[in-house]
Amino acid sequence: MKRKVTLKQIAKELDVSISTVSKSLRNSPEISEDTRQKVQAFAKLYNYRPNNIALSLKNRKTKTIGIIIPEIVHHFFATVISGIEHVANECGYSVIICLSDESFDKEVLNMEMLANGSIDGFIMSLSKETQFKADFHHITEVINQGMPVVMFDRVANEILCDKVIIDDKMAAYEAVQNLIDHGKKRIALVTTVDYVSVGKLRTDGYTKALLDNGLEFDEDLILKVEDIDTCAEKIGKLLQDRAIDAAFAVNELFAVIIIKKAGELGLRVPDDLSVIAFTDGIISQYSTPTITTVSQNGVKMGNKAAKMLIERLESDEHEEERYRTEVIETHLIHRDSTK
Amino acid sequence: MKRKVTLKQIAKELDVSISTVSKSLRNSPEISEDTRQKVQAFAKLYNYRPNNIALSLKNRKTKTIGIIIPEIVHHFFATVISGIEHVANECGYSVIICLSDESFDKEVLNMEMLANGSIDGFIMSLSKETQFKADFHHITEVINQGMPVVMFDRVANEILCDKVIIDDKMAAYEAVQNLIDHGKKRIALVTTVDYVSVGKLRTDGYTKALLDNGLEFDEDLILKVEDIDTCAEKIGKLLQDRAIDAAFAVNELFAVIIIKKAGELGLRVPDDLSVIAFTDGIISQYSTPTITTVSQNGVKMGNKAAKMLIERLESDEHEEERYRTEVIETHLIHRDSTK
DNA sequence: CTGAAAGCGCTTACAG
DNA sequence: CTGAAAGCGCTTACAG
Repeated sequence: MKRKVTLKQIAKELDVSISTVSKSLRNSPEISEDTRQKVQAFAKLYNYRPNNIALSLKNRKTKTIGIIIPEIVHHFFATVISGIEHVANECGYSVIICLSDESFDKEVLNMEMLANGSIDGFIMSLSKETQFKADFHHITEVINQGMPVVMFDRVANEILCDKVIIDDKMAAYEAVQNLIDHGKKRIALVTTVDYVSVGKLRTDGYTKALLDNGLEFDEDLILKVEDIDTCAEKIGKLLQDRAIDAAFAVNELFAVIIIKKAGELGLRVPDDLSVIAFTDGIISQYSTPTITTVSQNGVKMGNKAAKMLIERLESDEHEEERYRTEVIETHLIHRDSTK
Repeated sequence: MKRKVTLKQIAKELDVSISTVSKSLRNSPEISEDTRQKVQAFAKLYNYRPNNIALSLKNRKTKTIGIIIPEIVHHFFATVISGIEHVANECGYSVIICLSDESFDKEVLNMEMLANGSIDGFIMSLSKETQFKADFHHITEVINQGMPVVMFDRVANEILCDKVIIDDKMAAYEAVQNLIDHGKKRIALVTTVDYVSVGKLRTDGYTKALLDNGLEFDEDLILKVEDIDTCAEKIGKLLQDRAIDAAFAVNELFAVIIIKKAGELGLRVPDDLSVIAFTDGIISQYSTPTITTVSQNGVKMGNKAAKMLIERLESDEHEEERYRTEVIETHLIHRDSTK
């Protein structure tokens, strides 16, 4: 077992000072060609690599990005991470990931843990509980300490920082408009509870589309799912009671459950019932029928978020503090659940 | 903007030495009740937190685990990470994730990057390319430097380290045996190329099950998929030409494609064709029909891997160097793609 | 051209 | 009871 070699050891071995070794390895012109060669050869032989932690302490930057998301076993979030990771890696950054599990406390704990020097900046999406409590002190605190934060998807307007989002309301509007254009009149909405920011926005888009088209807005056609485990039953009731001809779901899981329930009730998709879902994921592509979705390009969101963060990290600290909100475009991907 | 406060600043402010501040905060009995109180109050007021990087350098341990996996947009891997993260967090560790993108070079680069002090140990699963090249020098090197490594799922026998796997061969055997028990005689296998360790093992299990049951082993019933994008066509041909009554797929993606293709060819699942897949993921649960799978509990694998790593990190370094291979149990989850 | 010193932020054995 | 010193592994302004 040959432990990693340090500058100190090389210096001792070569009988020069640590400074000389350090400078040689960094190709400082201060050092004679001769010593430089000697040191470099030795370092290579012993496979010397500078210790990241020491560098981080010295430079006061870690070259790592902290990511805090609600969960990782979730196609959209996995996709965003993948997008972040690629840009980060290209720029020489590592990525450290913490999961809040939709819990406020875990989110706070994780942020505090990472904020104590472990990372240079955050990329995050709020937990449900945080959105519910609307308590963002942990985030503003970090920002106040001068650590940049980029929020994506589930963001909060109250927080002043860079953001990457899609236009949830508009995208929902367009999806519903598409259903209306195809002659649908009774369009159900299966959404989340209102405190989830993106759920609320999508609900707004749905409502606006109905109103703009002079369609009746019927509260009874809206199902706000609180608990994913028991939603199948409620969706079944919705389909049964309400004589609907289309359904718009704010995520693909709701959509596939709608389709399953429709099947059980003898409704054919898309003939009797058209279905459009938000968030293009693996389920939409492989369910039967495949599901028409609003693409929400997680990779792009991740890329953008990483770029924004790194830009801020590498710009001259105190330049203009103007925060940007980047809107990633979406579009409808037509598949077999609509005609 | 109030920057993070350091011991030095507190010391200056309170006009005591840095040592005294440090000891006070750690409740050292060396320090008088009085100063201790004063320092602690002040620290609390300024919300002092020790700098992780400085601690890491001092303690020569980072309390973070490096994870290297082929990709993250993949239900199984996401699941494992989730399992690792939870145990890690409970034990006060963070988790830093790098993706190899199935590339040998990226895997090597990422390992080198993390091995230079950023982490205390690795949890990893090999990239396809690494398995193909069978070049593991980057891993043995890290191990030789005294950094513990735990491999999971795609492991290599050549590497001496802790491992977490399932019994791929046995699980495949049981799945195929189940098909045979239900009277299936011509069972197709859709698998990966042989260099993917788990693909090979599952293929072995399939083969053994056939032979043990005195069934004909027909090479033509085996499809080794190289490229996921073009496999649909080949699967179609397999279904068409071979008059098969069951199919065993080494992952759920292959399985759902089989089912889709079967549908196009007018074959009913499970009546005309039974399908079993490896790896229980989101697709299996929501495809139509739902898919019978071999559960491969990623969360459990992650938990176990994290526990093994942390145990090794926290045990007295040079205790017996006996490496363990932990086998996570699997079982068949019966759904609608089999009778 | 080389090296001693200071410093990044912390801890701890030791001296006083 | 308090503080100076050494050290974790590195870099760099400065002296020689």
